[in-house]
Amino acid sequence: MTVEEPRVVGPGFHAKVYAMVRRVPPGHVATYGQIATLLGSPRVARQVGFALAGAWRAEATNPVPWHRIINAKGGISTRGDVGLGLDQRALLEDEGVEFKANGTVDLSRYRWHFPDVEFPDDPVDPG
DNA sequence: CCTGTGACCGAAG
DNA sequence: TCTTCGGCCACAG
Repeated sequence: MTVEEPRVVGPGFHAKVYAMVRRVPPGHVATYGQIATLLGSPRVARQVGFALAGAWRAEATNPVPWHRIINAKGGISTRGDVGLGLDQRALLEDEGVEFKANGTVDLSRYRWHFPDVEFPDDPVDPG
């Protein structure tokens, strides 16, 4: 029997992504696929990227550290907007994240692991 | 209601 | 190493 897995995405999906991204502390990074996996399915990585692309819209009400999200190769993907990429790199370096000569981040060193995989309705206040 | 836009991942050859 | 392909939906106007 094939067990159809429920779609992880749905109304408010962006909000979940933002909430997850906000949990990444300074000096650490996470990948699109990682966020997607934590949200329930590694296949929605693209959806995460889409959501993140519009993160600036949410920044109006809640700052989203979108710059801490990079691709699976440890590189920065800004899909054409190079200026944004440079900005992202600058922001990460400012937090202490070092970039290798090839412009990528050592994920084995900076990748952040989430303490849990649940999504509390109430925002977690660090500290 | 319909359309356009959008920052990925992993596997295979 | 490179290319190709399947997966996949919210949001704004």
